[in-house]
Amino acid sequence: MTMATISTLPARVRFAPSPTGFLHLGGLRTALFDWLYARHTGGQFILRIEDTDQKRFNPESLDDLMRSLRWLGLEWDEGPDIGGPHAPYIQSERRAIYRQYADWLVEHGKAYRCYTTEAELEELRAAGKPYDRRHRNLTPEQRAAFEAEGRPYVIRFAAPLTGSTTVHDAIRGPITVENSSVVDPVLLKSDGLPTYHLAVVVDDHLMEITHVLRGEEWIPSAPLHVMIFDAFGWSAPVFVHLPVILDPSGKGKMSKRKTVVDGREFSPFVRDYISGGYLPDAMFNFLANMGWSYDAEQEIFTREEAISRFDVADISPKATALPFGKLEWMNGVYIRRMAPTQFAEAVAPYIAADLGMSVESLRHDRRLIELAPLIQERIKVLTEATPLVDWAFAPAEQITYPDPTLLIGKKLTAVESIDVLKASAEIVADIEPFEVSALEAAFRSRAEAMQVKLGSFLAPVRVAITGKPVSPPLFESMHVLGRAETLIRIGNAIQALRLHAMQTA
RNA sequence: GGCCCCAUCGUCUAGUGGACUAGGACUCAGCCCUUUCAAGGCUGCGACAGGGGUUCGAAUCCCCUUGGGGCUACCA
Repeated sequence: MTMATISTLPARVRFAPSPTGFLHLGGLRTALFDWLYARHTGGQFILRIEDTDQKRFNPESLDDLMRSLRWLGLEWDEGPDIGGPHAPYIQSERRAIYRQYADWLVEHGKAYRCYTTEAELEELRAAGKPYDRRHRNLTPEQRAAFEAEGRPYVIRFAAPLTGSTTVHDAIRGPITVENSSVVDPVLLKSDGLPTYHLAVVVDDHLMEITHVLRGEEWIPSAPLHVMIFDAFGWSAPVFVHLPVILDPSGKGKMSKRKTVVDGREFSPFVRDYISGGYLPDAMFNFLANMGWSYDAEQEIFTREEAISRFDVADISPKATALPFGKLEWMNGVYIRRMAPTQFAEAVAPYIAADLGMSVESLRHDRRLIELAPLIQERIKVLTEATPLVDWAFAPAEQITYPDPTLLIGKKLTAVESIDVLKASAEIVADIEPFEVSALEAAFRSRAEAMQVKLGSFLAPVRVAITGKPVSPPLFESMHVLGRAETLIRIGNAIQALRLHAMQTA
């Protein structure tokens, strides 16, 4: 590696999802940018779980999240499972910390206990009004009365009533809002857990986070976070609000359900791409192009190249719709670039699952080893492999010809096609050695002798041995099957075509 | 409604005042190659939302309009 001119200090960047469901592509993109920036600066990538909403907690999601991140190759330096200098990294295990900091704010007049009931708040909402700061300036007597009553309370932030606050966003520049628009948000809920606002500020400070990359839906509350940092007397990290990912069909945020593009369904969840035959390298490359670009003329690049050039300042502020068609294309590019043996290893599980075979036996199966390189440039996702090779794993009886007309070559009659199949059988029976090049030479000269174009000559044979009009290269396919099996299938096809000719005559 | 963000081909993007007759990629169409399907090669279609400024000069800077998006919870 050459010495890059890195003027940036090592950054501490965290990915802080809340475990409420399966990780989606937007979250993965955020994690990727976090990781990229941490690696670019030689800093740390930290995973922190923001589970302060016990109602929305989904126990499956933590595992899904870590699996997804690791699948993409985003290893974290500190996190819930591996610990670190600022453990724990799960917010529900840090509640005492938040309580302590919330109390500190109350003691210093920067926050206050609010006893407003759910019903009172509902009244305000119904009238279309925000919270009216009614308990901001309670007298000691009023407060004592509420306490004596045993009323539950929340702790609200006493936001400045005048002036304005400016947030410096690394990709958008300064964003200023009037302080009066921030109406004393809740910092600590009545269940004793903090809201996002308190937890994020306390943890980002305690964990020495230098750069906060998060979705742009956080822009409106960013000024509040700056105010809270100020109230504690802490300096705020650099804020980088990533553009949202739009739904490709229609508009708005990408939906939580499947979305249909060009008649095909695409899921927003990472897990579906893991099981759907996508390669982590391709997904990595694809996502890296969403809102950031490596180079004006080059969009296929390695992880190392991305790390060397990635900078938060170069991220685009524009919301983007994921071009799923491009994801498929890129996955195909990565599939084609794999070493043949590596590709065979990668497709084996998918084919084995579809065919009900054991992955281990398939991995060492001569048929797969021979077929894999032939289908490598023909599929865009690993799940497309099976229909291209299943015929090789089925016995001849299972290769039926429900539509016998497929056995008729272009510009040929049924009878002529039968002649072609008979000639083919002769070649297959006699050829020595039974190898691809010998087969090809023999078929070519026989086609020429019979004055049939090679394409037309081969079509009936292709359908005869694979049962399909589309297949991997024919001579190789015959070789995979072997002489005997090939002859049986051609024989069966001749029978089927004869029957068809008789019925239509 | 209020506050905030955004605006280049259908989509992802390059572009930070002159190198722009606006470049690349996906998709689509055509041609070539070819044993089917792919892959590959070549060509083509296709954009600076509109209007005002600033400037010798604007896709690039400012303003307005329009359009899109986000937030507006004791959710994150």
